[in-house]
Amino acid sequence: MPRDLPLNSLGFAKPPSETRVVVAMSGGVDSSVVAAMLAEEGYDVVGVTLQLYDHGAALAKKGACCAGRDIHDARRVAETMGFPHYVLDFENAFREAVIEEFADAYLAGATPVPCIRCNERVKFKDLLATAKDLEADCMATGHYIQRKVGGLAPELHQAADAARDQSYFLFSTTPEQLSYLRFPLGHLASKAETRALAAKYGLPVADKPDSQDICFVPNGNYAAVIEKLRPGSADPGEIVDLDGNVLGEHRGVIYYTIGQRKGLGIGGLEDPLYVVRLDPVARRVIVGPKAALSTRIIPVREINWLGDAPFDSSTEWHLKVKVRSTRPPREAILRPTGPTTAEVELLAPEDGVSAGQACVFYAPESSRIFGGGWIWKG
RNA sequence: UGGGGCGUCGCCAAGUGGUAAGGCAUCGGUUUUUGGUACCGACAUUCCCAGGUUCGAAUCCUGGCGCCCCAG
Repeated sequence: MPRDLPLNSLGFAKPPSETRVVVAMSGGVDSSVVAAMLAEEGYDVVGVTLQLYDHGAALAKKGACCAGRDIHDARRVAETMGFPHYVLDFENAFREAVIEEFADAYLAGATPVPCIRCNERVKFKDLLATAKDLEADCMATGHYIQRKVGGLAPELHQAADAARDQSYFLFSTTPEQLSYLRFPLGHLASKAETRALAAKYGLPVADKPDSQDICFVPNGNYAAVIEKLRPGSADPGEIVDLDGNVLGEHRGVIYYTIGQRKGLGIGGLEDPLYVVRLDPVARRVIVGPKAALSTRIIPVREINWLGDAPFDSSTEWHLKVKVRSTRPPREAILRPTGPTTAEVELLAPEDGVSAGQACVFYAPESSRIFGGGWIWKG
């Protein structure tokens, strides 16, 4: 092990020119800047963009990714910076790994987070495997999250810019994946820096709007996507209160999620009503006052544990958790109930906790992420 | 057709002579690589209808229409 060569910016003891890095390019500013930065540093950059879906409507959509014009944008960035770029058709994989489950989750009365599944099952799995096939030393993405090389294995940390942090969407990253991944934007102080870099490199995407909403859902109409995949899934039913009194009718359980206020159409009350529970079998939407949403105990499964000690080596882990991407982590106690299951007790209750959403674990006093799991009933 | 009550935005509801509160619902926007939440904004020139009194009425008077309750 010759230690005389200093590590390069990606952590390899060789010159950038001999380090091949695959950059996962969505066509947005972030991943474009990553590719440009690394190319500028002299790395052997290979840009790869996945075609994940091909809705006609998505072509013109602002803030989309991985389809239509975004693919062209990524290609233009590669041309501008002069590195090879490949487009891979992952439509089938994406549909099977992400979209199908998305639809089934809604049918079951849960509220999925497809962005996490996409990272977990497509970008960090199939695409990562492709990068290895291309004999890359590592794969870089434009995610705002940090990989810190500490003791034994690389650690996952929140982005330097808390407002931009994407750890909620990356909790399921395994240690194996993490050892191969790089997140060159995680340490930036703000998105403005990214855009400034994009402008500096003369990238055509410098002023492109941020992506938001579910990429494969046009116009925010996710129910239409579900109906297309599972015809007849939007069956009308009753809206009932906590005592079972029928208050009205709804268009279909798939239109609702726990904590939702809008779309119930029930007026004449002093205080607003919120969706408290969904019963897809009886096709019922159960509503109640905001106070009825307060949740303290959350069952979590499919846990990806990123702590140093084994997950079940303690009966209690005192840490912080996030139950949604916004809002800061809150104090909680994690009690393992099996190899990959646990019960999370929030010290202060949260509203709108829904099955299908992620519960992500954070160190109580640092930026480190201890993984997370999926909420499965709420 | 005896008695009593009521009719103000989609719903609930304040306002009883001085030029239409508020809540819920709805719509639009902001925030957000999930849903949701939250926040901001819009939302009755008009008060069941027709006359009348008044400088001025949703508020007073007359008539009509429509509801509800009690008594039949």
